[in-house]
Parts: sequence; C-alpha cells; structure tokens
Amino acid sequence: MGRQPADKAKPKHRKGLWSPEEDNKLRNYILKHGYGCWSSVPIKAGLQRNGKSCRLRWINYLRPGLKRGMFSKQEEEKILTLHHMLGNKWSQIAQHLPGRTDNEIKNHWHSYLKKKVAKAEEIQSQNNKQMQYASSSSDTFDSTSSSSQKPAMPISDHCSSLQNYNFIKEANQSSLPKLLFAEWLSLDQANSGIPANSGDDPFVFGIGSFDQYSDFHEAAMHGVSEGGSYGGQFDNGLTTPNAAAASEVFNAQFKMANQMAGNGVIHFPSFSMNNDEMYM
DNA sequence: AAAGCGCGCAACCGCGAACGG
DNA sequence: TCCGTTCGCGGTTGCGCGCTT
Repeated sequence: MGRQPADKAKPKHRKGLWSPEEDNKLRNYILKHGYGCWSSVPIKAGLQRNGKSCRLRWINYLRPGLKRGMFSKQEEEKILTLHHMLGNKWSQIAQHLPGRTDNEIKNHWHSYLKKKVAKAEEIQSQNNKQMQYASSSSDTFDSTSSSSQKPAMPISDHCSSLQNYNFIKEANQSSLPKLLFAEWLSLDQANSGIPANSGDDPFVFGIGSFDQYSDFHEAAMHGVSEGGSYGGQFDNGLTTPNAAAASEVFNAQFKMANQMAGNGVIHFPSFSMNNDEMYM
C-alpha cells in the first residue's frame, strides 16, 4: 500500500552542511507559505533535501526568535533543574527556555553541564566522606547546631546551582516526590489554561500565581493532592515528620523556580512560537 | 610551523507515536 | 483493524576550529 515501485529511482537528497542559498530558499519559502507538510517543503522550495532535514534546519537555525550565543547562568540553572525533573526530555526543557532549541540545550548539556554536575557530585561525595570521618572520629558533635552539619570544605561559588541540583536529587532519591515540580508545572498549566505546547513558560508566575504555590504547598504538607496523585509517593514509607521534609524540598524547589524566574516575572518576546508551531 | 587533540556545534539516524486511508 | 506515511524526539556522529605540544 502506497509503497513506491522498486524501479522508481529515489530522489537524490543532499546531505551535510547547508549553504546560504539553501537557507535562503527554505526561509523564503516558509515565511511565504508556511509549512503544511514537511515532506513537500523541499520539493516546493526547490531544495534537494529531504523534509526531515528541512524541518531540522528550520527549527534549529532559521526559525525567527532564536537566541544565539552563550547560555546565561540563569538559563543554565534552569536547564539543570529541569533536567533533573524531566530527564533527557530536551524538547520539554526547551519549551521553558524561549529562543533555545532542544538540540542546542542537548549539546550544551553533553559538552558542558554534564561535566559540571559530575564535578560537583564528586566534590559533594568527598565532603560526605569527610563528614563521615569527622563525625565518627569526634564525639563533640553539636546536635543543636544545624550549621555543624554543613560540609567542612567550602564549595566554590560556581557550584551553588549544582548544590541545589544535588539537594533536589537527593530528596528525590529518598522517595520524596519526584513529580513534585513537574506536577506543579502541569497544574500551573491546567490552572492557567495554557496548553502544554503553547510556548508560554509555566515558570512565569507573577505575584498573582502564589495561589498555586499555596495549593501545592498544602499538598506537600499533607501528602495529598486534589487528584490524590501524591498519595502514593508520600505514603512511600514516609510519616508526618517526612511531610515536613517534603515541604522543605518543595520550598527549595519553589525558591529555585523563583531564582530561575528572577524576581518572579519573566518577559518574553511578543511573538508566539515554539518548536512545533509557527503562527503567521 | 605542523601535527595531535579536545571541544562545540550542526546534522544525521533510528525509533516510536500519531495520523489517515 | 491494518498498514503506510509523516512527524517529533533523543542519541550519535562527524566536521571545523582553536589550543597545546
């Protein structure tokens, strides 16, 4: 069904880097006609590429509104947190970073952030070892002082966001709600009526959005949610004191989300666009 | 000066999901 | 319901550039 006859020669598609002429052809065509079906774009645009290649070129390079250049510290922090929350869901992560593509984020992760995280984890494990050694070799531990539980070795400033990353990671590993933040994102989307792929960043919450925080905080405190979806996770061997711990984790995550959003409000370009859609 | 090496980025590949006939 | 096509995503590869030796 629909299979091309074997004797019909397949069109020879160009591969490799795009030339400026090809870029122009593709850009002009899409800006003029939009793209209905990617497989027909190269034919109509007069390109010897396959649709897949055209789509990729448009999304990663030609699409208007793309941010080029270095990632800001804020963007990196956002990636770190989202990566921990979502895993290698680069397209989802990219939705929270306007002007950045999933490919760009993925590359940045593999070439830089991954190593940064590994380094920070190494430092942290060294600290943990030192702490273990210190606590086992000394009985003068002051249990009333919370600061005494901090790592003896100072961690350099550039690790601050990674400390948060690791903190959340540990919390998650200890059966605290892994979906906490992601759930909150979807809650936020649901509450605000923003479709998941709208290109609007759920991190955008002004002062008025604190209701969602308090609802969520409530859920974190009591281990329940409207849909009961947190029950299983909070019930996972956790009792009331751990609800407070969960709350602490949530607070940290919320604080971090705030940090990522600056003072709570992010301004985005006025055009509405994401990886998948272009409104013309 | 040139060879070797590592890094960053762009692009390709393969797979699964969604969709339509 | 099946099957082919298209699309989107994540992993991987390969090229080019800059730095080091």
